[in-house]
Amino acid sequence: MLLYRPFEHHLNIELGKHGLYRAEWTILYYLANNESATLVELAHYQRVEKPTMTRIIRSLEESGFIEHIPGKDRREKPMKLTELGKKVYAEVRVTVDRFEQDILEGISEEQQLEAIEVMNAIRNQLISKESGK
Amino acid sequence: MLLYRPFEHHLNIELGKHGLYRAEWTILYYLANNESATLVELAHYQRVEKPTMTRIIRSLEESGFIEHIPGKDRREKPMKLTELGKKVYAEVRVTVDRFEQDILEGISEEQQLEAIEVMNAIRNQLISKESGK
DNA sequence: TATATTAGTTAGCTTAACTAACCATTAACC
DNA sequence: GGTTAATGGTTAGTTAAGCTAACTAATATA
Repeated sequence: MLLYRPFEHHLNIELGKHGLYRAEWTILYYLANNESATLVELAHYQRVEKPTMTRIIRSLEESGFIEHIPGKDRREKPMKLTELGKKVYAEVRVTVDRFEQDILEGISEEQQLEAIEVMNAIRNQLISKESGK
Repeated sequence: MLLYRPFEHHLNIELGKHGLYRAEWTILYYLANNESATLVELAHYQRVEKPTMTRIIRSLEESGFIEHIPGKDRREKPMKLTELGKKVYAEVRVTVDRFEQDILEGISEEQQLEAIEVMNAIRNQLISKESGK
């Protein structure tokens, strides 16, 4: 908690240089690694409700970073990165990589991996708590 | 980031049972461990701006959980827990402790401590980045 | 075929942050 | 010692990012 506030603050500053919000960046990230995804899939990934994702997607669409491709199921709205989206992602990636490298300075890779493992374990615990209700 | 969302969500549910918000809980926590603190001190601790803290404090004051004690410097407004505040803190503490124990199940103490250490290191890096500008 | 489920949207609300501009009080400087 | 700086706090107004409730359109199921 004490970590998250300054972390988000700095990340937002980095992203702000590219005119992006944190919530948008996360979606670009997902689509850069998954080719295409529907709104529900993205909402589930981010653990937010559908209306929240509707808004994020609309904003990214208006910026021309993502577009929807037609699918079989006409209810669904699968989204993918546009060429512009891919370009911007790559650019921001550089900034974010440098930022991450910066804040992880002096922490051994081993320690990093272990910390990530712990966090994943907690996350899974939290999520299973949710569905187990 | 992927951890924080579900974590905050669940913590908010736990706190909601006591009619508290996360931001308020953090201040109760600080005052339970520090006797008294001014608005600026609390804002610095939480890494938020003064107006944000003004609002949180007002809400806690209206709930009767904290009160301000007069100090020498008449600009300052040192706050401390009321008897009610202490009581509520102790109660919520129990819920939050159980919650934490729950999500840390199956993670060795050693791993927990190391993860905390890593997070503190990152936090310090972030904060020093701030002041070093 | 009628009903239930799923995908997504709209409308309206809330929390928790921010900046800019301000007042009161104390500290610092010639 | 009086003017100017800095510090502590508040008010007003804005924003991002989430939520629920209620809805439409399309597909699945009984």
